[in-house]
Amino acid sequence: MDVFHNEKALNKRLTITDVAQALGISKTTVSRAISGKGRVGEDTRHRVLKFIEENDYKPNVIAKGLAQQRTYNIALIIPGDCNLVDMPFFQNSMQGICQEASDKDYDVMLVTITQNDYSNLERMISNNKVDGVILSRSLVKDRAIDYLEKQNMPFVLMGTSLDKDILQVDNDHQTGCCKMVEKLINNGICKIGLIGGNSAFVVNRLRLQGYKDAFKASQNLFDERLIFNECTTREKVEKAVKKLMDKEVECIVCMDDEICMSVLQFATKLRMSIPQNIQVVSFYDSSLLMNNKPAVTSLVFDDRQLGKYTCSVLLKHIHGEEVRKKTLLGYEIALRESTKTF
Amino acid sequence: MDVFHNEKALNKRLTITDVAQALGISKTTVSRAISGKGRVGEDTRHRVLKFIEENDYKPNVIAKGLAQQRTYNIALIIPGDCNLVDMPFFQNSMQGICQEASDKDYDVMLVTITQNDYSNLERMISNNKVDGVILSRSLVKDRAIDYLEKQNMPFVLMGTSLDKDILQVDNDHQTGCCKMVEKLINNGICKIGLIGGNSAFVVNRLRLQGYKDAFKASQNLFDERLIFNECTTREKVEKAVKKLMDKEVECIVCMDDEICMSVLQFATKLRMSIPQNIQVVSFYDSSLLMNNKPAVTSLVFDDRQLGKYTCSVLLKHIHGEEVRKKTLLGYEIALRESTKTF
DNA sequence: CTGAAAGCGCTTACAG
DNA sequence: CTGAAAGCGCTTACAG
Repeated sequence: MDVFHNEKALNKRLTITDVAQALGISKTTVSRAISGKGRVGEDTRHRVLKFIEENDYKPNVIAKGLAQQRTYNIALIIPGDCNLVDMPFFQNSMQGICQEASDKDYDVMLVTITQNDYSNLERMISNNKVDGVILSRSLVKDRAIDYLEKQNMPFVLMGTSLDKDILQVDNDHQTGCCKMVEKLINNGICKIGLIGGNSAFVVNRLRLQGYKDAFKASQNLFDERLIFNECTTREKVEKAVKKLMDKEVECIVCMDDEICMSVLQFATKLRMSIPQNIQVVSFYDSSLLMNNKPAVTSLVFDDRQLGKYTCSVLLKHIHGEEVRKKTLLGYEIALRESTKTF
Repeated sequence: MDVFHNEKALNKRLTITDVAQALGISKTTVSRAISGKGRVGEDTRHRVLKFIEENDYKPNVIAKGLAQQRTYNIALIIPGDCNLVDMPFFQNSMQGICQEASDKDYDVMLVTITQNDYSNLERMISNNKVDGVILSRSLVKDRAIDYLEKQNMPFVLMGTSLDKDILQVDNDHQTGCCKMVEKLINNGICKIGLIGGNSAFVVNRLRLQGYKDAFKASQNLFDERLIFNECTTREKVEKAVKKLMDKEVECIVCMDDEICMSVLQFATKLRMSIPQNIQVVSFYDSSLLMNNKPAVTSLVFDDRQLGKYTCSVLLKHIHGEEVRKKTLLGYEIALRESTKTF
């Protein structure tokens, strides 16, 4: 049989003891020179730094962690049951998180959980493997959050929670959606339908609220009958589109890209042209729609930045620095060919 | 300002010393009772096990790792620049990896790299944070692989490498594609076009080879002019579709789902109906196409299983067990409405 | 079958 | 400014 053996590396890595011996000083001094904590003579420090540079010494982070009672790891929790529309978001925010963590010499552990099973999270935490946790996406009622609080584990939510006591960072969906719809109204587009997804997710509630806010702000009354929520399947979306067409809306606003994709495909099938016959807007601009023709007017968020910022908040929190409880990041409105706007 | 302080948990966790003291035995014995290594009296073992169960003692994996010179972490490397089509694959295989790791009490660290920058990988490895690495997806020429070999770091590729010396686990793309095309040919469909993506990825080369194998196996000659590779943009795909239409192919085989989606949308635009006017097949069945009507005939792979198996191979390798150098996992052919097959 | 002791590679009061 | 020593929470020869 074609097999493979794991020959352990023979070239043992340098330890702090090696460095100390080579330089004829104590481990204590080496440690201090490297960490920058405690006094060390200028020239001693330089000798140490030069030596470890030349001999490629890297401190063992595990040992350091054990001595300091930390791990230099954070966990990123992602839902094991997420769907397509979330993926570009996860991909981009993950990049940001990894980058920020890396910059601060932390590493990111991956944990998947589902609504009913967060045993993976429990394992990781009871194994002492992480100093903090980033939760992404959140349900209105989130059991993982309860668990983290009980464990006294530092965590930050990348998203919005109704619970104001939770440390959270999110894109400003509500304001973004509001401003977007206002823009439409200011362009004389008043009959605007909304197709939304699962309202168990906080983000979808915020988007809906933004939509409503816009009408309030412009003294317009919105028509409840133009709102279709819980359109979680293609069939439901198509049904909603049909009804909105019957009501002769000028524009359909889609809460997310997956809904938007379904709307676009259905419109093509119905031979409705965009924006002549019907205008289309998405509340979220992901790569899913990137290549569509005509390009779709939408809100654009910087997910990578969101991840980076969320991670930096968690790290500060872990280090005992003060952080703002809730941070909302900006958005852009991209007017494109799918609407008759200017 | 609304701020948040990190109050360290006051309830210190039990250590092995606490357990030993409580039971009036030595740490050594406790350790042995838990690990199962070394002799311990039956009743002593039971007392220990009962105590830790009742008092919820969990060994500190970090300390254990330090003593044993291991970390109980593995790294999963994912490309920072992957596109939509890869995401369902990553999501599913990641689940499998996390599950298997979890079952064996390992954790998964996330590392993103790009073709030109694997500094995150370097950091993690030189920080001693992992015992092994899973590489996903592979380029024909992969710099990360060279690095891992030089570092003598155990790794396995979830994918196929042209280099036979690399530990690898993959879906059997080549055979799958071959059998799929043979199926078409056996159904009397002979004029079959192929639209493929970036051939810098090994998987795309395998799929092409599978396509060719099928013609060889059935004594048919394939027509090089019906093969369009490097269709990495929607425009290129549409151009290829047009040319294939001109050549009056009966069926278009798409190397991946993203290509397939473009083909389907373009067909809708051209008012070609499927399968009446043109038949369509995909070499990969992801959630991208899940809801399409008509459903698309395609190969289906169990990515979750792939991840699980890959992880188990890595873990065995780390533990010094013998493993097969190359493992190919099965596939299914799903005949659906997009082809006139039976 | 059990334990005292040394060790994994760091950090950090404490003392000088 | 520097060092000896104790400690982080485990494992594992070695000895009995």
